[in-house]
Amino acid sequence: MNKEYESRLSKLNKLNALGVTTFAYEYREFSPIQTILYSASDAQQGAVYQTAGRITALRLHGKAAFIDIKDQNAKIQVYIKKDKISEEQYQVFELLDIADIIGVKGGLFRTKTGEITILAEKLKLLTKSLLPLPEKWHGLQDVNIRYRSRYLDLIANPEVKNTFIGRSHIIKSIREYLDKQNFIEVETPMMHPIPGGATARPFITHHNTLDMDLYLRVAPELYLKRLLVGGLERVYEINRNFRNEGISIQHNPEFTMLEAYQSYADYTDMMNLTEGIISYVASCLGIEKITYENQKIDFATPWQRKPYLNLFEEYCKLKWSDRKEVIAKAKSLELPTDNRQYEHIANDLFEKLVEPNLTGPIFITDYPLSLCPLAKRHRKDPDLAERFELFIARMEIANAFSELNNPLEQKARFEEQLKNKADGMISLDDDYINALLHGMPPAGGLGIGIDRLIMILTNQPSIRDVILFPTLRNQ
RNA sequence: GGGGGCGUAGCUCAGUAGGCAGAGCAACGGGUUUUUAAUCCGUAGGUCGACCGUUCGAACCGGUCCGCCCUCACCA
Repeated sequence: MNKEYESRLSKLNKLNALGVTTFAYEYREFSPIQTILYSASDAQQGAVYQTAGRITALRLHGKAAFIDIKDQNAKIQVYIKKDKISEEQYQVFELLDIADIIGVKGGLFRTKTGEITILAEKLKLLTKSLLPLPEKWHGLQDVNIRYRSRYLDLIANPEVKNTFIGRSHIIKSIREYLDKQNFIEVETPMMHPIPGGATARPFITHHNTLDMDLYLRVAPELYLKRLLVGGLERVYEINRNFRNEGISIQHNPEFTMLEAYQSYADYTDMMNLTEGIISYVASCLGIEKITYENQKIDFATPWQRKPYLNLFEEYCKLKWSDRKEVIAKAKSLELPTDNRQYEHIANDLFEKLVEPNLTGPIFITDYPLSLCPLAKRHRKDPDLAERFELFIARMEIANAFSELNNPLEQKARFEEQLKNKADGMISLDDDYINALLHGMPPAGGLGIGIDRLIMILTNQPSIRDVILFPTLRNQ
């Protein structure tokens, strides 16, 4: 590396000595490469274009050379011919390296192999690069470098760039869909005095001037529902949540979540909304059926809807209400049963035996009430909650419920949670209860794990491949 | 945190019954005025992740540590 760096540095110095600007201020009035390639078919031979990009290959032939330059979306060949450009320009060309960023102006022609090529009349060095790029043919494989130096990954691996362009399109079309349904996008605090809205271990930080501890949010839920109280009837937020827990192929400490709340709606409406959002996004991408990690997934609606208890029975081969047998089965699978609420023991069994079968898309509906501290009691069965989760490719993609808006019941549920230390609740959010005391309209609420949805839609097996800068240990 | 795998040149990878550390691309010098990952001739490039140990001798064997990947646990 030192040698390479020294060599490039000495070229930089030579260019500076020639009076060449090595880090230009701007470059304007040029066309994207793709535009040039598109228009080239009907362009006259010799039509003059100007473009800019990074040099990705140099093929030298004595007093001539072919270079490839690449911008965000395309690559074009440039032909440098010594007798077609000025001597000064040729001198500059001789000091260029792969990875330098240049602007080029010249007439188009086709080589004898038919490739559209710019015959350079003018070259302008825009940025001198002092370090080499990963090798062109094999690209960059080392995941350690790929994640830590994502810029190199983006340059070397075009499919990586496409994944993140896809990510941007997906999020844009989610916003489009919700905006059309008259939702407004809001931003609520990332730093919470009391963490809430999910049972997850939070990150703690400290504000010096206020001299108070703050928690990075584990969910925006309680703030968004305060907005429903305030009369904003349909709100959503797409932003980061932070959970101080394990890292895996499906978990990053900071991850992107959509939460949407709709007044006067219940969880059935939210199921329809979920189906609507995701099938709209899929259609925007031109996706109907995919194979993801060897699972065939068909996005055609309507999606399956099955009650939690039915699925439990179907895959555990036990009735949920047969407590002794359920506990015995949990024990036989070495799941923890001591000092654990029955609903949680059974749910462990559910996660172990049911969820791995859920290729989906499938809505699991009507969860046992005690698993859902923020959901409304089921109108037909007091032991259940009006809640669903959406599973696709064995992953939990969405979670939603008819929102509990009875402040007295909510307070009692919070107090119950506080008693169960295992839930990890730190303290009771009285301000939220106070908001509910003023009256929150009946509402459906929905959370969608955006990173996981993107994993499926862009066919990436690891959450790290859909997050530009995943959390890694300090090196 | 437990278990498994991996770490060799800028990049992609070889290399060990323990005996002078290799290739391709990239780089450097020279030749080549229509090439397409890889033109020809030549040159240079390494703390083999780090440290400790075993050994006459360690990239290779043992230990500790660091980092990454997978997996289990916690969780979401």
